Amino acid sequence: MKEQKLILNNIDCFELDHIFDCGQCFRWNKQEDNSYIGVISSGVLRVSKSKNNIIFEGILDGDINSIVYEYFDLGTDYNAFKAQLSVLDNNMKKSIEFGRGIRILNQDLWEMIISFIISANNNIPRIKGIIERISKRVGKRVEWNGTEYYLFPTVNELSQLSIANLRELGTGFRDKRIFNTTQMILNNEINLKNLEKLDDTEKIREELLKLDGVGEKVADCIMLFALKRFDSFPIDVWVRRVMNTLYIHNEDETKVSKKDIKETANNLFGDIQGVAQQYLFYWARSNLKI
DNA sequence: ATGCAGGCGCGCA
DNA sequence: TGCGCGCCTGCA
Repeated sequence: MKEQKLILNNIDCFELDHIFDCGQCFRWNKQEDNSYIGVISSGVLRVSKSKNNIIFEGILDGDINSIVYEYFDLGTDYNAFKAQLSVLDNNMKKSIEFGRGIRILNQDLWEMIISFIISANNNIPRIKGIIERISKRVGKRVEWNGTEYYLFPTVNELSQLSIANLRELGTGFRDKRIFNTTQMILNNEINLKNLEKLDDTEKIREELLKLDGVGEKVADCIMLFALKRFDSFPIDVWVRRVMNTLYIHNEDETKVSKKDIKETANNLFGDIQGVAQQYLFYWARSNLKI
């Protein structure tokens, strides 16, 4: 690992708050100077903005140029997505304006699998705490600017923890799910390298659903945030809320089925419904608070 | 203080 | 296949 720095200018659609607070990541923390520091699979990274410049600096394994390009999805034209979605209706247009700087990060598959198993029936601060404690317990330690950070553990590292260990770290009833899934991947019952090569989204979903603790919603999150499947549409309470409020208009929100939501999303947003989901989720979390 | 939070797995029709 | 229910835990 080595210290590196990169400054990019005139990057479209790149707002730190939007990117890091639209529900896709758990290991980025806002600093007092409004920059963000995050632990990613290749190391520790700080991102800050000043005028038209975006400054990336950190201690990384690999070349910062390619890491940043990949991780922040810089090869994708989000203006094209916005143009395609904003003509649909004014609600979508409003959501896009609100979350105009959103980008879908390209995060590590293994980390996303475990992180979203932890997310089940849980809240964000607690999810972040659990991931942090797990990483501190068995992840690789990295020191940068006098502060200690811990990488998300590898499959081997996480397999050192027993179900009881996981429970001690606050995972609750998810302890067995994390343990079982780690074993399945460790034993190559599910091969993550092969999974990354598959191009059929439904085949990937089928494989992911074999993992303990991975249901429809978690599978959708994994595919969207680690495998760039923009045609997946994770439905959580906020997405259900916003989809009903804006499009379905059922008097009893709890009666809106996932199938209805999926069909509505598919008809409206097609193969970029995952991108639409991010704009809607981010907008809903700030504007539909109860 | 009960309910709730980015669901899942189970049992039952 | 489609439902209802219980579940660790911390926080308001």
